[in-house]
Order: sequence, then structure tokens, then C-alpha cells
Amino acid sequence: MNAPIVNPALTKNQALVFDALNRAEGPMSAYTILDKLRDHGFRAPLQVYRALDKLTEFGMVHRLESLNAFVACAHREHECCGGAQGHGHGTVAFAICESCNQVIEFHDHKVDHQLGDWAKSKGFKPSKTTIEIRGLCEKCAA
Amino acid sequence: MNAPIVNPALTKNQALVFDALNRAEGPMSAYTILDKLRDHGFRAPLQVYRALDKLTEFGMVHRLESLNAFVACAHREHECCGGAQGHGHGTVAFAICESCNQVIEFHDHKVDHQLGDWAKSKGFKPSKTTIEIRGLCEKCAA
DNA sequence: TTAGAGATGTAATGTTATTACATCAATTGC
DNA sequence: GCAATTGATGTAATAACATTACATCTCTAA
Repeated sequence: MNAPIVNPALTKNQALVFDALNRAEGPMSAYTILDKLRDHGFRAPLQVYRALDKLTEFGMVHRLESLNAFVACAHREHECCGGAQGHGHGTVAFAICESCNQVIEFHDHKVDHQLGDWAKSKGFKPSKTTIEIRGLCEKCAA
Repeated sequence: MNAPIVNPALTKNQALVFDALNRAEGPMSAYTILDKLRDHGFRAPLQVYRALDKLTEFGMVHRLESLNAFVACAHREHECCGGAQGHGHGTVAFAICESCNQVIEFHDHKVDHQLGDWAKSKGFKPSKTTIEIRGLCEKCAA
């Protein structure tokens, strides 16, 4: 039957948070999410953080370290690099426009490999790798 | 006379903060630095943050985004990749041991180049790139 | 039916970073 | 000399981000 592992039955809070992130154009901070969900009964930061933890664990949401914010994962479809992390891809990278806040999520095999090689050569065992490029997107750079 | 741009005459506060970071074995948060410098007259976070801003600008200190902490730059010597950022290198990357907190700073041409190519292909203009690998160093992984 | 695991609600607190405003010191141009 | 500018500093207050602690609640498996 080959059911793809895609939606690990979200709880109510997880679904609400995921939904909020999906509707959003760009990344959102935990507190912004909290505000958006007050109408749905959210009252405390922890409700958001707990959901975010799970969603991140499922690979459905990414945390942008340089922004202290979160985005919904952009590539549910074309899984590649079946992998140790998330739901089937290697390390993801982000290009973050500092003008319009657009976030482009991408994966680069070569970079991934190269960093993996470096780690191997040093005996370093990676658990999570963060790659974030801050700058201006094509539109905003023009 | 070709004076190498190396030590942009630090102010007192900058020197104190830089010194604290150099003495430290690993990364320190701004507030940890503040505590270490109370004896030297520091009283408010802003004194630390202002110094860190400048030191970062000079390329003498790096911010670890995934840790909200700071480290002294590890390679004052062998400049390479004369560059847009910092004092003469391209993007630096960090391997951060989650067990012993050791931080290994390194530079990888290929990764740098590859990300540069990606950006070029998308018309994205990078201003700052963050690469941080969390995991276990050789010693701790053993 | 009860023990365990996981999710939830809430309050309090801890940690990281910035805004606002006043002052001080060195430099520059007149 | 002496404004005017620029950059560094001091201080308080506040904002933004995240976690700890503890009490419930709800399923499910034994």
C-alpha cells in the first residue's frame, strides 16, 4: 500500500500552528504565531513552542536561526537525498531577503556533501546543520 | 608603507570585550561577557552589545546564530579569499560540539563558491552567510 | 481500571536584545 | 579659540524570545 510518511496525524495545536505558518507569506516568530492564534484559544507561548518543536521534528517546519523565526517547509513534494534529517532531504539552506522578508528554501547536494566531507575528515558527527544566506532577493536588489 | 589593516585601534570597551572572548575557551553570550566585565565597570548589556557590534564589523568576532553567542575569530593569520566580508576571508563556517561546547571555525572554498553560484543563478545578493554545524566533536563522539 | 505516555493549560521566570535619552571626548572648519 | 559634528559612553527602561514547573486531561495498552 506504500503510504508515504507525510502527515503524522497532527494534534489540534500542531495543526493550528502549521496552518498559521502555511498561510503566512514569510517567516513568523513564535509570539507572532501566538497572537494569530489567540482567537483559537491560544494563551501562552509554550503552546506555540511545543507545537513548533514537534513540527520541526517532523520536518514540516524549519527554524531560521538568524531570525529567531519559523517557516513551513517548502518542499513536501520532490523528496531527494533520502536522509537522516527531516522527511527525506538532507540539509536545507535558506536565502532570506532582508528587504521583503521572502525566504527561499533550497537544497544543494554539493554543499551538503562538501560539509559532510569536512565533518568526516575531522571526525565530527553532525546532528543539525544551519545554512542561511541573508541578503537581497532579485526583485529587491534591482 | 603598506600597513596591514589588522587592529583598528579598539576603544576601551571593545578591547575589554575582545579580551574576554579571547580568554574564554568557547563561545559566550553577551550577558556572560557582561558578568565577566562587571569588575571593569560594565553595568549594562548595551555596553557589551555595542562593543560586539563593532568587533563583528571588524571581523574580529563572530556571532553564532544557533547559540546566540559570540566567539573571537580564530584565524587572524593566514588570510585567504581576500574578501567582501570581515578582514580578508570569505564566509566562515562553524562546527559546534553540543557536548563540550568547543567551536571549530573553518573556511571551505568549495562551499563558499557553490553557495555563491546558487545566489548568482537566482539573482540573490548575499550580505551575510551563516553556516553552523551542530553535533559532536571527535573526542565527544568517541 | 488502572498505569503509562503524550498532549494541554497556566503562571512564573529566565535569557537575549533594543529603544530612548543624556553626556562626554576627539576632530574639523571657521 | 570655539561652535559643530561625529563617535563612544552611561543608564534606565522595555521589548522580544524561550524555558521551567506544575497541574490536568485523554487516550491506550496491559
